[in-house]
Amino acid sequence: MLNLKFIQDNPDVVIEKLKKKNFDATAIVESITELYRKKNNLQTQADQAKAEMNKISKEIGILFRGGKRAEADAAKTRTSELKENIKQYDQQFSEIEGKVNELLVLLPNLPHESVPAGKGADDNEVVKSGGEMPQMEATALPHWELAAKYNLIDFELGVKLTGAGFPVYRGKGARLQRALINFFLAEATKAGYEEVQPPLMVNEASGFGTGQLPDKEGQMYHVGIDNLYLIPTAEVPVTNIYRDVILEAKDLPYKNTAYSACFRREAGSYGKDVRGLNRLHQFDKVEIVQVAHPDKSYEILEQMVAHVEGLVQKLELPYRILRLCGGDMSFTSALTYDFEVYSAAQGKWLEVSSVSNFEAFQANRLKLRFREDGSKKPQIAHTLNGSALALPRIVAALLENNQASEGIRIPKVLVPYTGFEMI
RNA sequence: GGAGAGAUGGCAGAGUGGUCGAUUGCGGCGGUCUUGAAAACCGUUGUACCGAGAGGUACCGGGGGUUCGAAUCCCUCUCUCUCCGCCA
Repeated sequence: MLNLKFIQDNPDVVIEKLKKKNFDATAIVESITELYRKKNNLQTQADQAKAEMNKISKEIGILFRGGKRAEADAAKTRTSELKENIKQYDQQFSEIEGKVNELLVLLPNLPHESVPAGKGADDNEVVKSGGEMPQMEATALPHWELAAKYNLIDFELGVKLTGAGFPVYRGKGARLQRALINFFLAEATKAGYEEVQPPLMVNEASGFGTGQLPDKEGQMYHVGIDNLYLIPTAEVPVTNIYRDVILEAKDLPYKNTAYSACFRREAGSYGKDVRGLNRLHQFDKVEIVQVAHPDKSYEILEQMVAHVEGLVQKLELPYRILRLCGGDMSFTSALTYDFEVYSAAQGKWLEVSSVSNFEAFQANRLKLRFREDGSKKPQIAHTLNGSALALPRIVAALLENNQASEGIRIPKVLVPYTGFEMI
């Protein structure tokens, strides 16, 4: 959520910057600025009326205690009109405030200056590539066939138990999952992130805080009987740790990492790139989250990108880093880097991480603030997060890229975690 | 699932209709004292909005009501805790 005062003071900046996200904010911004003015006028009037009312009430109290009942009763007659006015002011005020809030949540975050213009995935900017592209035999198998051949993942069994997109990992497949989770958590811990194990369901307030609600409601599984949502990413519970808190500037940044299962309905995305592990309803992910000082958040974003890059390098996967264009960025992000690894048998780049700076957008919703040393007024902090990493597509690339006639090779760095070198 | 209790400032915990935005203690910050620290003592210490400022308004879980006036009374919702039952 953008800052209301900022919109009021810089309506043109908001409209101009959002063009890069292919979002025409003109009508919304104009409505907001107009309502804002009305709101302030109403507040001034209401406050004045309330001040007078308070004064009279106090006087009546004093009269009563002094035993001057008649004078007190006389004073009461003046209050009924005031009371009616206050009621009307308050009613109009909350009506307008409600409208402003409805409009505010419609505005996406402003993109950072470095965000390239563009409509979609084709316009993303490749900022870096690394790793060696594997040479594949023509007989190379896609991961879903390898998974079946070595009995690593049973997609059909998942369909029986739950439905499409809920695979069952077994044997060395399950061990590989656990090894990756432990490896990613160990690396994050080494990098100074405190590990947390969050709930896998969140309430509405948390969903709103990080921006999933109200606009992406359809992407989350909803447990209606208790009105809870299955988390689409650990970002939601972990970032919400800091909802409604005021931190000390000297304690920034706060760094957390969490492993969690992630649940996504993926409504409307059937039929494309959904084979095997490419797109699932439930998957595992290790997430990193930071709460940062606004002056430091872009520096920290680069550090987080470097951390993720270290992971794909250690896994010996060919990768590239993209700076997302305005049209491909999420609603909440100011700047996003995506990581893709090359899955050789499919001949496809697969997104395995998304690292974003949300600046004050989430923090504003979360009321996540910090106080500068010696300063009285709290200010809004910045939040960032990134996948480090999402498992399924990493597994897909590992299986495909490392296949050989004698089996599938496990990257050296993972062997202490898997306990085996080959599948 | 059954029964009961409760929700007040960073925390603990008073306050049951009127100078209560809220006693007090702890914690935090500033100071006195000290070579330094501790102790002791003194002071200070919520957030948001409106306003150039002076200042004003709102907030005692959420919403509504009674009243000139509500943290305090009434209604309602949510949440938390305790005990019993069930159970990893």
